[in-house]
Amino acid sequence: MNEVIICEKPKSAEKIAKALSSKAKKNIYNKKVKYWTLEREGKDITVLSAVGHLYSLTPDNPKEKVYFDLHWAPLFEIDKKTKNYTKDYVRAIKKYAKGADSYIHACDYDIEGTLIGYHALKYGCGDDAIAKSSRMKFSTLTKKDIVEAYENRIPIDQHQVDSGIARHILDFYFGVNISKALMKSVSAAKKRFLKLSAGRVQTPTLSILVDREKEIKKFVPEPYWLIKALLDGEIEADHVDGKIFDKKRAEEIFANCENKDASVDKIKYSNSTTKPPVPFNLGGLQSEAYNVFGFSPKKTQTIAQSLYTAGYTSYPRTSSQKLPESLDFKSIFLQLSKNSEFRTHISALPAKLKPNEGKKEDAAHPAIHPTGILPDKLDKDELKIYELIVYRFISVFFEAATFETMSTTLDIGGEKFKFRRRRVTHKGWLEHYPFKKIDNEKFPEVKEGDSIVVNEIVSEEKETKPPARYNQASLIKELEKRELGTKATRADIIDKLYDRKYISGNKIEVNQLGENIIDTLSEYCSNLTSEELTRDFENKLEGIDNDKATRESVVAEGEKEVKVILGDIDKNKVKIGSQIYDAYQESNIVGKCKCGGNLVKKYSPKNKSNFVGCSNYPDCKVTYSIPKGVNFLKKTCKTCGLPMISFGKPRQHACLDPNCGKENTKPREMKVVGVCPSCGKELIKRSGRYGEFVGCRGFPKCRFTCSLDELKDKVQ
DNA sequence: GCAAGGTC
Repeated sequence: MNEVIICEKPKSAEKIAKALSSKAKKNIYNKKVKYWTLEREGKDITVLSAVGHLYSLTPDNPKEKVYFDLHWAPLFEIDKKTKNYTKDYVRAIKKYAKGADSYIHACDYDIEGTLIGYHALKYGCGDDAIAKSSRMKFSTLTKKDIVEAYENRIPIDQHQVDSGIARHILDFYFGVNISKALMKSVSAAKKRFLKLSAGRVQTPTLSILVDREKEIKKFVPEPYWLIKALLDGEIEADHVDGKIFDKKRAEEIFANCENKDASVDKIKYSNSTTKPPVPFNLGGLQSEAYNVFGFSPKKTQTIAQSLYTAGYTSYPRTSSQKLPESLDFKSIFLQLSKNSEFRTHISALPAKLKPNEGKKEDAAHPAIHPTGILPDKLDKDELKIYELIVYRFISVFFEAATFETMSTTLDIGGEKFKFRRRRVTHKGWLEHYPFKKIDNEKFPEVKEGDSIVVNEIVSEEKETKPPARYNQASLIKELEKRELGTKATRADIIDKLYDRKYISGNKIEVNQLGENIIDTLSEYCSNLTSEELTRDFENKLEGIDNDKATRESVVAEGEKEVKVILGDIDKNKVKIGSQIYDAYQESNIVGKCKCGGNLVKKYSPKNKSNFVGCSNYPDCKVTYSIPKGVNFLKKTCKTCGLPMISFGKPRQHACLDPNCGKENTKPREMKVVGVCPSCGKELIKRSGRYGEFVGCRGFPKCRFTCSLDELKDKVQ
């Protein structure tokens, strides 16, 4: 009997094969693709793996204006550029899975996993494969779970498959069609191409940023005062009222305290502890790497993936903040100890290894941790992420840090002031996690009843601040909180918003274009700008899962809804298109054109490059090509008023117009003033840093120079 | 050209 097991990814295939037989044999197809063969209970089993989705939706007719007729096709055919690696996996499945007596679907037990395995069986294993299939259901890839799942297989849940298919179709209907409609509006109104997009996740994400932008814009700062006392012994105490919004009261306090000394009212000592951090999940790692190294979430994710592929760290796309004991901490630490830096910390570990875990769980993977295999060559940034993961892993096993806090209340002229100092009484984990600063303050030597000299009373006028802008790390956290997107896609979604020029900056600002996209979409399909669509999808898919709705009915409903939206957009396409295009130009203004219009950064799809053109096109046809990696400076050119740019390595500054000033720098009519006594060539009047002088035309070979005054004497 | 979702 031949049996084929289909897994979601190579790593799970390995674990499943090894769990089912200790004698499982590793085989390689086409130098890259691993698959496993084993024998169990008299069956010859082949364990094959997908690499995530191998098939994707694509329109039946790509030339259609709207896409409602879709089919599944191999991912590598749809996206040859970036998905070509899936080709060999599809081929391996086709080659080794055909004609088996039975098939087992062993992908992750969630909607996407169910679909990944379903498609691999349906399109890869042959027409009868689904009929001969059963499903393994496991929540962790431990031997025990795997064997139990193998022995207690269940039928493939067709409802779950259908809800997965419906999710893909609905996302395509809304995302691709509405994106196309936006682009079409721009080309209808302005005959211009703008790469625009909208989607169930990216649009609400942009909307969150727009909302914050609006809060910041409408924020009215309020003045307040902070009153501080600067005392002997480098003590800075704050008035207990904190922010004082009443100016009179601030003045009153100031007057009360002036020229008075402080007496120590009360000193309170208290102890506190800070627990070690929790193990990293992907979001946690992305956030810490952003805060510690300034790495974008996308960059961190890419590096974590490569560390995982190389075998140095565990699977990165996990939500888990837990480290199960089955990981064999001891052996990981033993291996890590070969590195002397790590060893210093590992040798201090408590005998009983119990990690401080977080609340979040993940059915398929534990928190991110080192495997114990030490890397031999990593580049600078990979090493940073690797060490971050190792030290975080080590630190979670240590005891809490303890602090003692001294809270002191002072009386100055009847006004109460306070100051706090905190010192470490036991460093605990803090000593083993070098990425966290320890604030260890000295306690001043004062006791209750003491009098302290006040050197100065300071009244600081301040303003309340608007809410902070999101950065990439805080935005990822916000998306996690709202359950928008998934751990694996959030960084990509944010990247996409930058790429579309909807947003810019580290402290994320929404550009005119981004704001206008949200304005437009909230008018024509408000459930796309809010999180409603995601919630709506969830309900509908759940309906399919519970057999309360069919895939066909949900998809038909989606089609109807999108068609209404597309009709509305189409009716208003000129208005929508011009507004979006104007907003785009607004975000890309780099300066003033000589015709009075705005100079705008544009993209030429033909040349695949950026250039600068005038907003009065086609009346003004001025264009400037711009070098790669250009920055537009705030300065304008002194000669012609166009914006200045910087480019190249090392950076050089120049006018946007490459021909600007050429007439000035052109080799000027040279004034011959004599013959060089040194080489016989012409002598020329030149101007240098210190004024005019006489030099030889043969420079730099001949270095004869003299001043104008010396000319007569030297040359004769 | 366009989404979101898996993964190397």
